[in-house]
Amino acid sequence: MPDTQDLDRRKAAILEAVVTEYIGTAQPVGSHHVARAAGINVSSATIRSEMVALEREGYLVQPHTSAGRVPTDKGYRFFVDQLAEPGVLGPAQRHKVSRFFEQVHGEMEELLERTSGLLSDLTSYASVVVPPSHDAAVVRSVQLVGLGARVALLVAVLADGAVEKRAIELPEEVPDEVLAVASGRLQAAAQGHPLGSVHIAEPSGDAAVDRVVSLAESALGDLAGEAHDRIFVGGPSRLAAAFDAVDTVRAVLATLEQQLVVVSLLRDVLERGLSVAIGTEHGYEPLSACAVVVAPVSVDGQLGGAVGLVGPTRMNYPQALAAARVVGEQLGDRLRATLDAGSSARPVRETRPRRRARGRR
Amino acid sequence: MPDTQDLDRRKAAILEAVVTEYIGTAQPVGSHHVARAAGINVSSATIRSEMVALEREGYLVQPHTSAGRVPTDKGYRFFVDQLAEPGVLGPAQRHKVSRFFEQVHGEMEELLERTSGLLSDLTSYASVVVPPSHDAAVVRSVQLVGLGARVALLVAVLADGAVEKRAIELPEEVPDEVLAVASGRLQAAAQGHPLGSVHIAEPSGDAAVDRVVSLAESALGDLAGEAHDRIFVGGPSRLAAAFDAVDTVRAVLATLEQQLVVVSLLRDVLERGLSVAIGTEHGYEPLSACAVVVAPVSVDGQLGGAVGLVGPTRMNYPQALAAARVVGEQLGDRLRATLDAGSSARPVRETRPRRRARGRR
DNA sequence: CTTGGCACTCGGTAAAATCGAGTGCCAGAG
DNA sequence: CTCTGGCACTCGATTTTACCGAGTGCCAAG
Repeated sequence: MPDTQDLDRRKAAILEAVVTEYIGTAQPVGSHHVARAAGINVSSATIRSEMVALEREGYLVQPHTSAGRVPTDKGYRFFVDQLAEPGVLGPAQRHKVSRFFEQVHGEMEELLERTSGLLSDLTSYASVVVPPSHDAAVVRSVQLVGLGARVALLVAVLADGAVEKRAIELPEEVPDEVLAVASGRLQAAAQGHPLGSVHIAEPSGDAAVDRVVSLAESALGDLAGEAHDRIFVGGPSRLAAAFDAVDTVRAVLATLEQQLVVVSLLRDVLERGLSVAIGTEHGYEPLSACAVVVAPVSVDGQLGGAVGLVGPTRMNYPQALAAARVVGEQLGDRLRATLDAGSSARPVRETRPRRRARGRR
Repeated sequence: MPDTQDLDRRKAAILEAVVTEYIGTAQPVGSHHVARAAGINVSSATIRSEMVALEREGYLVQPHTSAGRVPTDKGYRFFVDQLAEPGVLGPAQRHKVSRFFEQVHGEMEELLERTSGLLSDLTSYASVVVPPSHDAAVVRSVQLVGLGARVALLVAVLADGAVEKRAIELPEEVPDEVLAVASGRLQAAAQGHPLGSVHIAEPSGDAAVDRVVSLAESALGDLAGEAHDRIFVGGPSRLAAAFDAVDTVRAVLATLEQQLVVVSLLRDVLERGLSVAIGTEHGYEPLSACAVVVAPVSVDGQLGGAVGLVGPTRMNYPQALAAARVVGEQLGDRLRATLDAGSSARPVRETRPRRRARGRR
């Protein structure tokens, strides 16, 4: 157990015991239980006085006088930052993950959907997968398809298996022939280039075509810049199992339904350099009963996407962190592997570099 | 109030009163409350004896002696079939629907996603949208994109704004050039034809190409035959509000996560000619506390899709039925409107035919 | 057949009693 | 000064008891 900064060794050990026990039982933890815990060799009386201190410092609370202690958000935070063992997946879980990524193939949307299912399965918490932007993905094909009189659909197929589409509102009625020409010009300009760096060379001479092309070009830019327009939520029913107050369940589910909120939540957390947001740390009131574990999904160092887990604050942090990290990494690798497949020179597939990101906080 | 087949007028009126009251209050209904209800002009004593009969016949139950009565599934069923007023949407809701369908545009997936949100908003129940098959939709474009060494992605863009994709496992490594040729042949054979009736004319002479094409063709057939591969669930958090037992919530959510189950549930219900399945009528045990309201989404008479609502058995059936029907119809109309847009001759857009399907049961 | 009256039931709520895990404090030992 | 065992005390959870009243079934009179 490492020496810690704001808590002496014994207090830390006690805090750890309380958190561990509480995570397991969901019952307030009394001094006796702590005394019985491994690595604690003092009497319950001593522990009591230490607990008073821990409570004064904000790491623990009593639900009421003469009850055991429960960790506060601050308590969990200390646990996560200073105490928790790095956490590894069990062999069964590890196997599940590797088999999953061996076996899954091809299409992006399905990959992401199933990844979120995997993550939720591994941990029994609700999971969220936010795909990275397609900025660097090579365009295989772009086309415009007319829908209504003044609506066209822009469809881009990327080398990583993603198919992105966006409806474009046309300012005027555009004949199919014009769309076809515009589509061709787009295709010529985009194919083989990363989505983020598509530029149309020069005007065609036909004003109508050019208007459409420029609209489509900016839509393409949107596709590149924005995150994928969809997030993937896995196992929401796990939430119902994790909380017993039906109100809490409702509030959390309602929040997860708002994709934008979830995306910015994860982004915020990552930007603050955290991998866990506990209780109110993220500032989203309806999720104050939850902890959110986040791991980045980076493709070639370019971060963008994220995977997340949402559970009660008394979640199994080591396991959740391990699962999120592993799945995030693997997903990133997977996306990178297919990113530029199909560009003229197929790159050598190196044996996956196991960059073991082991840095706390 | 119509004369009924198995229940005399008065019993029916009493049953109706019980159901209505119970739907509103979720409390067992006593004879006094019924006596006070509109249209009932007998004393509570009379009602009591009638209720005994209704209970013997299985329309009502007492949670315990000396409590009021609660409708059974059979009771709800009678209510829905014989008693409930047709049910209309309020002007505000009606307005919401029409504004929604005016304003939404273009892309299929978003349309469906938002439709399920709409339905859930209108009713405060969880909603399900199962899109119809694309059988009749005209193909605008088909292509094959190479992903991994032996995986290709088949992408079809349909005139109705849908983009369907499917990964194809190739039996052997296929060079990009072959894929391109195959892609071209597919495109030539499919473009302008309904997805369901694409046939490749004749072999190309190149065996490798032909193998790929035939794989792709059968994949295309799958896309046409199967329902859309995704269903859209709206407002699952509403379920948490509708039930107070957290276990029930979990079970129902878990069921809704299994897309296949939901699809066949809706299909079963529709095939039996019902628009409501109450409690155990559908045979899916975890949903025995729920009622499921279903309305077909038919495009040009060709049925296929469905919209559904999932709520507690004590749901507001008239309103739910009305909402599901209207949204189902409108969605069908919308899909039909764009179905063949873009085929050589754009059809005249008739003012939407308000075929008012008013047939009970 | 209907109805008012009446005795009876029984779940839900409230008040009272009990239990026990857990606390804070303290005096004595190390 | 720290640790520990002992002890009185607290207070939520659980059980017990009491009570209320909505609601029932039955019946005799209209």
